Amino acid sequence: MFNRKGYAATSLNDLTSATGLTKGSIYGNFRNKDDVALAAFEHNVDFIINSLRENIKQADSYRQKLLAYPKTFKEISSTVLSDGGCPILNTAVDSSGLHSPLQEAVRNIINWWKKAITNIIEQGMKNREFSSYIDPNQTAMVMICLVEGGYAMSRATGDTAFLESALTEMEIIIEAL
Amino acid sequence: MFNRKGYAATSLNDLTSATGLTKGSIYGNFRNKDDVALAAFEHNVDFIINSLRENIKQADSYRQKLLAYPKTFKEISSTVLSDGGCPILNTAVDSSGLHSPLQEAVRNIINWWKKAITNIIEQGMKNREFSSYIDPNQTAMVMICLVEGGYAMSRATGDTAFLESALTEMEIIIEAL
Amino acid sequence: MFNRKGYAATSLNDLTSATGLTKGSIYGNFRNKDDVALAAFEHNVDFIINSLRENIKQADSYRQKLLAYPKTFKEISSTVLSDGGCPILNTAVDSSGLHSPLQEAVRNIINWWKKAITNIIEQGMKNREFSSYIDPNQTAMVMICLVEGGYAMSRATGDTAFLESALTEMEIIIEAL
Amino acid sequence: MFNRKGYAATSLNDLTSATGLTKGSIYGNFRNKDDVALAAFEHNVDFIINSLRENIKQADSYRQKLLAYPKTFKEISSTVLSDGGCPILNTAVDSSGLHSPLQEAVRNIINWWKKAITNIIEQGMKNREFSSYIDPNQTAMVMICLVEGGYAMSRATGDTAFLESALTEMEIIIEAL
DNA sequence: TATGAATGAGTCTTCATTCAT
DNA sequence: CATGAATGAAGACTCATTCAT
Repeated sequence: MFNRKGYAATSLNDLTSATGLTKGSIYGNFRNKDDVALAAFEHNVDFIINSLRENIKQADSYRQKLLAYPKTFKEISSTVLSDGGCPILNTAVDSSGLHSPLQEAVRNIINWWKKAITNIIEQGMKNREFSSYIDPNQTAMVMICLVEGGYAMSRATGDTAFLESALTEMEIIIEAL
Repeated sequence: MFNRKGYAATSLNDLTSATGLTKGSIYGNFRNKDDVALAAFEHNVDFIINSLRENIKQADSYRQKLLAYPKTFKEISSTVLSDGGCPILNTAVDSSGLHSPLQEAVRNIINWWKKAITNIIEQGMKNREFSSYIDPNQTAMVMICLVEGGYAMSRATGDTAFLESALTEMEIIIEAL
Repeated sequence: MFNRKGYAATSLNDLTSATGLTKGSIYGNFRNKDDVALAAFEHNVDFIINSLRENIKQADSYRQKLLAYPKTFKEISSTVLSDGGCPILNTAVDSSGLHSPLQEAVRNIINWWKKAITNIIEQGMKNREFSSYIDPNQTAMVMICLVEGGYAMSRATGDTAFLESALTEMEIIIEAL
Repeated sequence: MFNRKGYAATSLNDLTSATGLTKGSIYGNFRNKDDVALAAFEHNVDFIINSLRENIKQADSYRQKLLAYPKTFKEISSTVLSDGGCPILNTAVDSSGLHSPLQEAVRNIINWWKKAITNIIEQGMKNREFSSYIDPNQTAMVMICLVEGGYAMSRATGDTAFLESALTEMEIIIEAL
């Protein structure tokens, strides 16, 4: 609900009628709407992270680990798009400029994600799998921008080609490392 | 206001106190909140389009025309970021799934933009300035995803490096065409 | 407009778009909405009174003068019903309990009308055209209640039979005087 | 409130200050103003119907059953008039031309009422209590027009004589059946 | 712990009326 | 005289949150 409509546009009534819960029971388990949104965000992010983790685990080289990213995003794209788009992107836009715990959570996820990709690249460089002329940090940021930009544009236009093109570009970049 | 806080989170009171106008005068000039948001969106998009147009006009090759994109986005990045981020991205996320005129406008802008880039690339190919092995449509989409992803991530994290990396990647892609 | 929708439900915008006049020009000619409603009421009542007067004038006996009432109301019924119903009845209900000049005007019309009928009956009695056992005042009131009740019920149900039955009863009563 | 001032002229603030309820609690129990007005109308009509039913029950002939009508309306007239007049008449005028559920309810009540009177007359005719030259439907409509016209005119003028005359006429008609 | 009616501040929108042009 | 943009109070309705049961 939050992912589809955004924080402000999602009312407690939306939540009760979507979940079948009563207002009382929601407020018995969460301090306020903010906390519910935070939990929803974390739940949504967990789905993506778990999908990624599984594919990364199965990779047997650092290049394969990086390729797990576009692979995963292709696999989950239709699910994610029909559930309102990428929760990281959505929440980033929705909460930006608010100084809420939600924004803090988004910031943390993005930085953690960037770090995760950077680490893989650095290890791949140490291992001589990748060229030594690369800037790992910058490459990580480009990869993230491509996915998120792809989700945003595909969600907005209803045309999955944006995301597909972005993910293909991502693969090209990874192959060229 | 709409760009900073989003449609639902922006109240008429926000608008009156930000503009000094009265509610009555707003409703004398716009049919409803939707119409105000639409006008604001178009105003914001015009700023970007005009900035782009000026740089494109001065370009004397198709490659230079394409390079006008990252050039422009670098020039206006600090203004755009401090004004709430890219209005196209923000409004895309904010209005997605709403079937509002706003969503329609966003969709139109994105498709028009994609077409504009595609056209430049196609003309550059005809002119033998670019390789003939390129998919102009796909390249256009990658460029758009990079900018928008960059704006989203930089706005969310407060770290302009995301946008800068995305724009640098864009330049690399254009140089390699 | 006032007759169809009632005073409170008729807005100045309704009036401007129905008449093509501007708000300014309405307020240049009337002090306020009340005054417009009053003028509209008087205009509507004039139509009924003029219709009545013409038929009464042509009558050559007091019984014929009385019969001019049901005759007239039958003639104008379809016009009146499609224009929102009897303005006297409508305004009476709409303004009752308001202490407005409008209510005063309604009260005056009804009493003047009662008097007019009473006078005819009294003259008919003096003239030995009617029985001397009649209460002219009471008969006048019954006649008025029948018409107005008829208009109200026919307008509400969309069934003209109510008004027709009431007017037929009125004729029976007059014939029996 | 609705009966006294009419639907459009009665504001939610009128209702809150008259009842002591808050807006929130009204909207917790009714979907919208329409629904409140409908409930109020039904409540008001119930009072009249219950008053009628009691008197009709005690009648031991069909003529007595019919006479229960003017009897009841005389009994409740001062209450009804000081509460804003007959709710059926008021709501009929107020809602006519609106296509609201309220208008539908009024229409139903009037037709149901006409049917109820018609039935009594028809049974009285079968039972040889009434003449066989009567048109039951038409008589029912005349009776209804008389009461409602009476209430309208008495309420508008502040003169109960209108209603009294109408009810007396009703009795004369019933006695003559 | 769960309920759901109640709260009252807040939402968007329309109102009758005014006044500089 | 006519205009129509501006006013700000009031309109109906929804909100996140609370609390007695």
